[in-house]
Amino acid sequence: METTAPTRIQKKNRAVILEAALDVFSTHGFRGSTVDQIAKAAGLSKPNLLYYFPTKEAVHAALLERMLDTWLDPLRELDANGDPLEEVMGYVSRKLEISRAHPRESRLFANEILQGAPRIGEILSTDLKALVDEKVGILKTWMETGQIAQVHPYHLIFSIWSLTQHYADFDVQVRAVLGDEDPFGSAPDFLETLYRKLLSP
Amino acid sequence: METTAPTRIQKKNRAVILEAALDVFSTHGFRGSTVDQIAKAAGLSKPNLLYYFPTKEAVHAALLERMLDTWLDPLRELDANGDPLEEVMGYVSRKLEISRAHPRESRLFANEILQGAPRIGEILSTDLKALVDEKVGILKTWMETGQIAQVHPYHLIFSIWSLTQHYADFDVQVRAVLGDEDPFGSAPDFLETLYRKLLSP
DNA sequence: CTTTGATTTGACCAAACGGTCAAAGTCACG
DNA sequence: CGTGACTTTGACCGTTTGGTCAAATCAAAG
Repeated sequence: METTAPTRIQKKNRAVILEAALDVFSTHGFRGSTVDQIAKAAGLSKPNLLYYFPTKEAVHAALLERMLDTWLDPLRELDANGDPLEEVMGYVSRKLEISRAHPRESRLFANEILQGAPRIGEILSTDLKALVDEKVGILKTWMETGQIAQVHPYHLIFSIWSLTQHYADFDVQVRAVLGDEDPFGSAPDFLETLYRKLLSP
Repeated sequence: METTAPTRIQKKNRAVILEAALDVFSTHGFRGSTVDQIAKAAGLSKPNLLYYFPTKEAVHAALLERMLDTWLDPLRELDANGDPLEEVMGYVSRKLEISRAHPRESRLFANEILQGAPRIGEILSTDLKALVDEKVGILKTWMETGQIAQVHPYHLIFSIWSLTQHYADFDVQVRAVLGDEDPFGSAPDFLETLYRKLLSP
């Protein structure tokens, strides 16, 4: 049972499809998106798209999987041996930068969670929980030794997720209120101030 | 051209339909929800539901409209004549309480924003923007007179929206990570600490 | 009880949807 | 340049969906 290597065309078309699907899924949600829509966005016919992915589900699953790693990486980098305050600040700014650079991925994820995480719920309560538990352990040590202020460590992490992803997920609202000003111009400063004040011992 | 008063049955059925639709729309999004689904949840037949609302769109619109006021009220209450720090803290806890008590409304709203606010975009850039602009004026005065710390006032408001609604919108994720602990048990304390540290002059 | 308007529903329709298939077209390699 | 594998597509299918309609049922005022 040997799997043949993907051809040049396969590689290109799979990439084009995923790119188009990210656009469509992230703005219309899974049920709100049609295979025709994705195919047209990718410049392919519907049967041609289904030649590369067996079902609409499969395209969506491929996107989620590809995204999850990117999504968790910034937290993985939080280093127990680094300077506590700077480690947290670094996590905040990495997370914000990802929201700025990959808003569609953020909205794809938000859509999935909003609808009860039917496809990744399992991963959340195993992989994600394990990762967070580990990093919360580090935070607790830093708090006990007085290197950062004592706050509920889980809520600290939730707040970072929330504040950074907000700029991607609620982009329309933020821009409607801000008018011309670029949200990502002033956001880094604001978050820097917020977390320094919150965590300075 | 006289509009007749709604009958007892009309009042009851409209209410039942909106309640059921809130359940369905908030978990599946607009496109992900079917009229049949809502009708069944309301204990009615599909044609019967469409006797009370002309289209699926109309049900959704009625929900959004009913929700928007509730949603903005906590900010309206922010009083220029109150104690600055306590006024902001009051806004934070009112907003959090609403997320706790009305998570479905929060998710309905989040769904709409995520998809680019096609139905309420206009309201965001007129009514919402005007309200926020007004309250930001109050915040700026408080900051200039040194009654609260100087931070970007718009981002301050965004942060309050983000942190409070996160517990409703990302409920599944929060619970997956927290395990048994009730998110709303420890959240008020965390947010209280966060905003006191951020805003104390 | 009867009549009139309000309410409810089974049957139905056209469009949209996810997906299939056989046939046609294209590519790469000997 | 011929051949076999890879790629593309028009036509099609069964299902789901939002919505309609005429007929049946129900409520309430006289």
